[in-house]
Amino acid sequence: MEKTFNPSEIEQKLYKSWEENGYFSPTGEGDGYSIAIPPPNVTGSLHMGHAFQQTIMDTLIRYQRMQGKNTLWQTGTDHAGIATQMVVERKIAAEEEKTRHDYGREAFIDKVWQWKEESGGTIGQQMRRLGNSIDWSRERFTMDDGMSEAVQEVFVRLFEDDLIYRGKRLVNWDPKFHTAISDLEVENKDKKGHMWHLRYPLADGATTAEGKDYLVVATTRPETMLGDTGVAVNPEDSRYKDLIGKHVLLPLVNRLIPIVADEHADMEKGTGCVKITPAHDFNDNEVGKRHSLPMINIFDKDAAILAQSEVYNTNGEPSDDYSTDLPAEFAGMDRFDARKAIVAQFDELGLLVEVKDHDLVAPYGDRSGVIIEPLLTDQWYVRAAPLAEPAVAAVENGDIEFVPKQYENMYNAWMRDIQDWCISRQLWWGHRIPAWYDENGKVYVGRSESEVRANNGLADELVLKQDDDVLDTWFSSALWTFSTLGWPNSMEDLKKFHSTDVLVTGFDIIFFWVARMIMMTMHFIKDENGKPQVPFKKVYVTGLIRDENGDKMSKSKGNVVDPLDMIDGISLDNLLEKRTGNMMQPQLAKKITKLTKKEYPDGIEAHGTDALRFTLTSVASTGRDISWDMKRLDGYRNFCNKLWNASRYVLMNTEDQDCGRSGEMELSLADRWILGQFQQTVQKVHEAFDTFRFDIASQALYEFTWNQFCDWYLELTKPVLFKGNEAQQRGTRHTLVNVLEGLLRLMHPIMPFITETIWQRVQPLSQFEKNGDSIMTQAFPQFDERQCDQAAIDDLEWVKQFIIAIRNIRGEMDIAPSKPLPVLLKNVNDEDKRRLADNEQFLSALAKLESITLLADDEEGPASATAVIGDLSVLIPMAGLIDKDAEIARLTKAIEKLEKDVQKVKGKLGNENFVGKAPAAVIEKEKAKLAEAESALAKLVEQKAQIAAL
RNA sequence: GGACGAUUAGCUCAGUUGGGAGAGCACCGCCCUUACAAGGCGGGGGUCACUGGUUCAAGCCCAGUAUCGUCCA
Repeated sequence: MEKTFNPSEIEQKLYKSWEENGYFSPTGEGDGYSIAIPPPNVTGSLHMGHAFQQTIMDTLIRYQRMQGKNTLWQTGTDHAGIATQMVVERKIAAEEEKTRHDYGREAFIDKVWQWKEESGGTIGQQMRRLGNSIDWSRERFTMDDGMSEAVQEVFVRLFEDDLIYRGKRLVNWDPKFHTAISDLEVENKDKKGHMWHLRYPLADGATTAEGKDYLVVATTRPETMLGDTGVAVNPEDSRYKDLIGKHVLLPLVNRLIPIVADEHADMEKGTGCVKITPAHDFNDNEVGKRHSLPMINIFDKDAAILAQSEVYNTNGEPSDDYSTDLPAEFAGMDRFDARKAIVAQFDELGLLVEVKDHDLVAPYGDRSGVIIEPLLTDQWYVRAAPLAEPAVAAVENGDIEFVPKQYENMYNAWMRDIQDWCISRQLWWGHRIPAWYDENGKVYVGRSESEVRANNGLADELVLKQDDDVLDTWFSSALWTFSTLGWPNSMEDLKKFHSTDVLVTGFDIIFFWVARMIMMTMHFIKDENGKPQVPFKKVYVTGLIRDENGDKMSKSKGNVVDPLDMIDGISLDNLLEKRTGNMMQPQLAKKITKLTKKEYPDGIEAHGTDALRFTLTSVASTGRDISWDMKRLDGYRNFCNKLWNASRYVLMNTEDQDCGRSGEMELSLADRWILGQFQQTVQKVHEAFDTFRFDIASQALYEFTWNQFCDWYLELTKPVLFKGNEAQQRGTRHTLVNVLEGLLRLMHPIMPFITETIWQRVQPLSQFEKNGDSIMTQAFPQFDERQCDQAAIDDLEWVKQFIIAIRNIRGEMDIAPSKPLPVLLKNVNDEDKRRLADNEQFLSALAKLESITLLADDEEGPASATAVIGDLSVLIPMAGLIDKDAEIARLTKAIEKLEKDVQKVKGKLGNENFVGKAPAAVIEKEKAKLAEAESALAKLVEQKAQIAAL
């Protein structure tokens, strides 16, 4: 073996052989255990969140596979409507200077498919680098034929069940992408803006209580006044009470609009008068409905002012309540230019009262980055409330369990006042809505045009036109767990692997995806008793990985770290190129360059996949945010190297030697001890995996490997291997090999590559029979209480304390580790004597002792540095080695510490209340503590006096 | 404004029916000891945000305050 672990040499080769050998596919034996991956966006590339969640999924899958389960990790990608369409549009713009309209719908979709074939596999290749044991043969894409069929089937059935409807409603319109988006895709951001106070003249000579012939409305969006159809005042507001039912004459358009009484108008805010624009504001829309105000749409699809407005009644039907005329000078103006122009006109007319600075919250499209415009359009909706009911119940009754539990609150809160889900998108790339219209606009829904014709008795010559819109990508993602398993055509896999066992995901998509999956799955998938099936039994919600400053990683901030760069390493230059090349906002490049140079002056070193995975599991605690810490990754790379070298040591001492497969074998105290420690680690890891505490599992593995196995056990094997007899050596070799072999299996789910590599060489030396040629297919270690030898643990604990005591004196007194020391012992009881006799070799070797001498009880002994272990005093003669003052200082420090302890415990035991009310066990513990501290204290005090007297 | 979460060592974080404050990294000292300098051995370092309460006992339970964060309006 090489002296240093080199991950790049082993990883890709191993993965390839695993995949080729079909180890990732279900074995067909054992109980089913399945996980459906949250399908990454097909345009996406691997980011830290993926790496994090997928490492956890793979750890679970590998663990369960080794436990004998019939495991399936189902993967795939989603078609990401807007994102993919955008990618291809940019591509044809850059390469051919064409728009999608130059291509036309069908040709453009072909182009997208072509792109998908060429580039859609990127993330899959990246996922392989993580070591994910995914059954690639079952990889799915949400636009696949089978999945499209599922989508269509679901749409039709929901429509038939009256759970899908079409309506003209206010939606979040993205003026850049020309599509509706769901409220979840809207990001509300704080923004500095203005509040304009505008004067609206009262009609018919009416006046306010103060005798004014106008009202002043306050608005943050003056340009929408062109669509005003009312002014609201609070019904309790004495200033305006008498005006309710009267009218104002809307400036610029000379529209007569009513003054209505509505709670929405806040007396405390602004002037107390609010303009009502039902077609361009969600709140106003509600007000409009309450008072039957018409809706006037003034924007086109770019959110520019129309030449002629569109007037609808409250039900969304065209209406002639008002003229459609708008002032010609604004026609075609963008909304923000129109704002300036309209405010200027108000100013000119003397109707602008004042402009105030105002903090407001503006809605932005999370992909386009532009301000979302509420717009009246025809859209398809899923009626969410009836679907939500069983979905809420499933979580309530425990059929679905969130881990950590607190996320159930988040889920419930959202489900309680769930809004209908707008599922239509004005895009080309996606599942076309299976609805057809006749010439009168009557809508027919069906699986195909011919089915529609047949079901509705429509003549062949009747012209039908399919809806142009496609479905929200999340609509197909919501069917993920069952559509990937063959629904609606094949039920075989569904029976084996559905419900899936656990969903691993971030809390940020609980609403987008988790909730919707639960609703859809429970509506469509029933078990043999007709009981709705849940998509997954558990939802393990991970935290979000942030950068080292706690900021969310994002491309525009330039703080994204590619997991592959942590695995392979990257130079500063390449990292800069990656972060600043091909940017949406090139003006940020300078800032990002500076930040990157500061954070990674030498780029990023290679760490290997196992180190990355171990880091990820070790930060997977219950918190909501995880600040990424490159130092931790370094630490776990070192850990890999440590494991590598420990294995080297084991192999150097066992390969080509008798490791106890035959012949007499004697186990040392250290052997018996490490076997017990290993069993306890096995138990901890099981428990941690079963409760999704991957941090605890990692911690247990790290602690055992480094602090027990390497620091103590390997050192303790040296005296045996160098000086022991045949049987002893055989026993120790046997233990070395078998503990390491078990440890590798125990670690394998988290660190697949390094464990496989070492295991291939260690396994043949072990006592166990192989099950197949890979560590992947071996049995996971099971806790075996028979190997826990408490006496061995106690004895070795004593040995450790003895050695540490000597090392401590050595360290504090600056005595070279190479200098052998004579040791004198006082107050040696029978147990100490036994332990000494049994372990003299260990003590001498690890503490580097020259001699061990027992003093008689009445023997004074020379001036010495002292340590205390229970009743035993360990003395190292100072002569020529130890400075008097230094030893006095050391003792003083130790004495002070003990005195503090004694004081504290005495106080407790002196408290009647404590003695009277605390459990007996606690009191006993305190008493023992006191006795021990007092005894040690007395010995050290005596020792100090003796030295001081010299 | 509402809801939730966080606040523990210089940094990043654990801390499970309330019972001796922990880890990794960083820091200080010694050491190329035949697995490993990506290492070994030893060491220092915390008013557990603050205030009050419950309790024999509070990092942990309760109430409030402050700061930060996320989501919603």
